[in-house]
Amino acid sequence: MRAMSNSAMPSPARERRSDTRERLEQEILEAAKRLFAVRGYGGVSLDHIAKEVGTAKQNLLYYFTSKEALYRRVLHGVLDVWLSYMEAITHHADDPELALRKYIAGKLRFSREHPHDSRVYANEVIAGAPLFAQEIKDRVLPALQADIAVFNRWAEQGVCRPVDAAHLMVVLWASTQAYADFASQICLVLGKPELEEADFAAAESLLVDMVLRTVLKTPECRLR
Amino acid sequence: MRAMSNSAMPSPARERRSDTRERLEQEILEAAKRLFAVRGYGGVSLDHIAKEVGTAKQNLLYYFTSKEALYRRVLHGVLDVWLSYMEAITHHADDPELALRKYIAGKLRFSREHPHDSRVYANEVIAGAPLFAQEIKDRVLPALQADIAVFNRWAEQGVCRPVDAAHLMVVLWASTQAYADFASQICLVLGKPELEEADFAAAESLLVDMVLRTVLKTPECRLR
DNA sequence: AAAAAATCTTACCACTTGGTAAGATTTGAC
DNA sequence: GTCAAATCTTACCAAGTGGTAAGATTTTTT
Repeated sequence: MRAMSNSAMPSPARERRSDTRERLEQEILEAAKRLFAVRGYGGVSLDHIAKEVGTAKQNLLYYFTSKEALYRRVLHGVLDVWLSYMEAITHHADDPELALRKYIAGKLRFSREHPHDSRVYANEVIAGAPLFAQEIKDRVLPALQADIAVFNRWAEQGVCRPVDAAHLMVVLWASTQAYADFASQICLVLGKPELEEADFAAAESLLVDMVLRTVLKTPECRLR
Repeated sequence: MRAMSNSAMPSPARERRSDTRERLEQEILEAAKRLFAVRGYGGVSLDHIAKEVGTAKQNLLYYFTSKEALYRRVLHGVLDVWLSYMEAITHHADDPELALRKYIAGKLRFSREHPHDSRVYANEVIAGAPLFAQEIKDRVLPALQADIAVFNRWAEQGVCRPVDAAHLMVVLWASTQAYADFASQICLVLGKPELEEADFAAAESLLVDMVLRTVLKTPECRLR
């Protein structure tokens, strides 16, 4: 019965070291993301992040080789999440209305569920994407161009009105992302302390309405 | 003829001191704006700004009592410009189509002509408007609410479809501002080094199209 | 020309910044 | 238990931070 003391079976109370490491690394990334989202890269110090996590700055530098390396990891994670919400159009390439509805809903859900990610992304783009440009080129652009290609096919086939797909994507991207990035001002306009489910529903309804009226050939059948 | 040497008439070659002061103050504010736009409040030091202007940090602190005071002045100026481009709707309260066309054109012109202002504004809002909230409440909100009131009146009078005016304003605000704040990414999507007049024209055309289709009761008459 | 006011410069200051080096402690494999 | 690896802590460091104090210079007023 010496199996109990055997280290091969981790006790459920105390987690294995590798688990601890991964968890702490995640905690650091989370805290860094929150802070970078609000104050930007230059406005956050390693000390801030370390204190938020409850450890020492030097320990961050044990896990991440430099502030920039940490920031890059945050950006990478943000892009993972961002992309995961963005696949509606190519996944419903046979049904424009459904594709657009799902796309808008997905991007708004991203803003609601991951506002920090959205703001980190926005900060980086506003700064001119000095560290992000290559990754955007490699990962975002193909997805976007696939979406644009689908639009153009729809237009060719006569299913859709011929719209400028690239600029339509910009409008959708900006409008949905605003509900994360610019939440503080939207709250002021709506006169409430924070955005609620109903506000996102109203935004979705309006955006879907606008886009379908613009894109579909016979929107009257579907929209009252 | 002693009037020539009298200080009441400044020689055109050498400007008066008060003029110098005002010009230097403007130069400082401009440089600060450019830098804050790109790197955010925390990412810019007084030394950066001073070197950009060609003077010493201590001289900045002679003109502005602190970094925060300088930043506040920048914000204030940004808001002046922002508001000056935003009066179309209440100025054409009798013609929805014209009002919306002018509004969209004006906000896009702001993005094109004052991208730095737009980015400073965006950075501050993303940060939760810690220094800006009061000024937004005092100066932006009334303007926005006037716009919303005009929309509601249009809807009551049956000139317009009843849209959610607040969210429509968000969409317009976000979409137009994106062409300044997110220019770096839009360029990547469009595959060009920087946005040109034609891109803004395309954006305007699409946005006007979308909004009029959504807002007007009989868009078919006007839009092909 | 002299006095006063405005402007700019030099010299500091205490504090924070990102990062390094090395020792102490904890953990896991045997 | 032993040893090595992984992890965390302490002690630094040079450079940069926002800000102050006081003197030097220039400009304006008288």
